[in-house]
Amino acid sequence: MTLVSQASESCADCPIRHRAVCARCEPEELDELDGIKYYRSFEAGQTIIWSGDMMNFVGSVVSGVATLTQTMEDGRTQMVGLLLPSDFVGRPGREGAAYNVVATTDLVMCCFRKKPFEELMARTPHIAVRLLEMTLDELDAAREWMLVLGRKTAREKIASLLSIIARRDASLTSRGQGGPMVFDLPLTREAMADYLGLTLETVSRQMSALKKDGVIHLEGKRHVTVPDIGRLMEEAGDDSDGGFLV
Amino acid sequence: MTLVSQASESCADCPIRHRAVCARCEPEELDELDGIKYYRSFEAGQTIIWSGDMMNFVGSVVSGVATLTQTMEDGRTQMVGLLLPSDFVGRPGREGAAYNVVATTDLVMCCFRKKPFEELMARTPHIAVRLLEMTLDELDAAREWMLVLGRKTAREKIASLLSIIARRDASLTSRGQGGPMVFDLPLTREAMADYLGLTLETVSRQMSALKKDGVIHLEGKRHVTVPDIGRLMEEAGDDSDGGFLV
DNA sequence: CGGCAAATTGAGGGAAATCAATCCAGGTGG
DNA sequence: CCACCTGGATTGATTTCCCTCAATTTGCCG
Repeated sequence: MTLVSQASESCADCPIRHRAVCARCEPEELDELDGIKYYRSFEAGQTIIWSGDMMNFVGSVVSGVATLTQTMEDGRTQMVGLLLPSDFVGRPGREGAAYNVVATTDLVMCCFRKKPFEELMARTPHIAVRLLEMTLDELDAAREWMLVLGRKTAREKIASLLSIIARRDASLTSRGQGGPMVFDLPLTREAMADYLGLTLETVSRQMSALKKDGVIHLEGKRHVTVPDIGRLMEEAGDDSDGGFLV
Repeated sequence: MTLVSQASESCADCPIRHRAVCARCEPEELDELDGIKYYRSFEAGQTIIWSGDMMNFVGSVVSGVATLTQTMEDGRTQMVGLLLPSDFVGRPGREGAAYNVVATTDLVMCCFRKKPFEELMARTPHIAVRLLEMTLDELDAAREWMLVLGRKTAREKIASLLSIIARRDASLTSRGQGGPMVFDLPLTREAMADYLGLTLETVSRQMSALKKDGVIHLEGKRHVTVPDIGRLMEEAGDDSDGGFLV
């Protein structure tokens, strides 16, 4: 069920104002965006966009988590992106959607009809430049993930995913680093498997193994505590103090 | 050995004029680019950029082939991109290089010093828009490759790589489709393995298997004939007549 | 002809997939 | 309140595909 809500929230109060595609906008540019934007809510599990569908809007994730997936005819599925708050959805200058976009939690999107957005983008370089910047970041993330998919073991893959989620979560809640990191997995075991190019059984086994070895603690199936992020990053095969800040 | 050559070739005669980052430029914009560009030649096997190095230039591949690779401390390497004529190298707005760039054939690049290029980009929206377009295409390619790495079998991986090279080669030489496709592999077996997340032995075995099954013909180690591209794409697990034009 | 790097082919082992049987938490209804 | 159901998750047994180690083979250049 798609709901239209929060019809007239101001951009100024927006939680993703400084990270989304509108981050670089001047006040008057923001007013323009404000005029053409609308909010849509999706429930957990709901498909936002079907691959191949006509795309008549683009937008930003305001809250919640969504996944980008590709599927072969025989059903094999690969997740190709994880969309978190402030991430951009849709591709200006292209008609059809290339991937399925599915909400994995309840989710709110800030949408723009594609045509007006493209026209606005042609007039306001701040949006195009910001979008280029975000696209380059996504490209880096995709390439990082190619290394994970192509060359890492199952255990390293799980550790890589956990460390990415842990660090991204920390950058949102911005708690002081050093102490244990605590977060909830936004994905089922099956979704994790689709992200990592594994089966859900292997995901489950490696989660249990990391737990047994004290690399992580689990409460229930989703609640994760990482006592030592450096240890987790070693397990991921990353240089633990390879200090480039994302 | 780095050679500076072709010092004053005109952009108007450039073989990649209509496909590279300058594709959208007006004549006067092109004049500006013409003023700050210079050519560099590299020999097969030569490293163009080391990961982590300071990048003081960006540019386009004019002729030849280069690879983008990522390496783990223990030596495992994953190719994350294949650079063909007209592809862009470097990331505006970032200091250090994220990947190794290696010429796999003799190669010529059209370079711009980074600072002047960035300034020019800020002034001329045609360059920024074109670069966004190219980056989005690369992102699509990277995500397509994630499916290959995460979910395809060794045989499907090889078939996928061959079909991509075959089609891209055909789009350059633009011969009529339907007949057999003939091309030279620009990669060693080891480079293919690094691209596909396999070992070079597995690459060799699967090449032999595809040859035995008549999907491809081989003359020497590099010269490939594809009698039926549809058959090859079936082997790749792609919808053989899934007709979206690249 | 010998020397060398790239490639092929073979034998054996191992990591992850597959097939299958529980387990568990949460929700429903008797 | 407890039995029952359901979907996600865990654990176990077996298989398979690909990796590893190792021996040739091929093509090329001096």
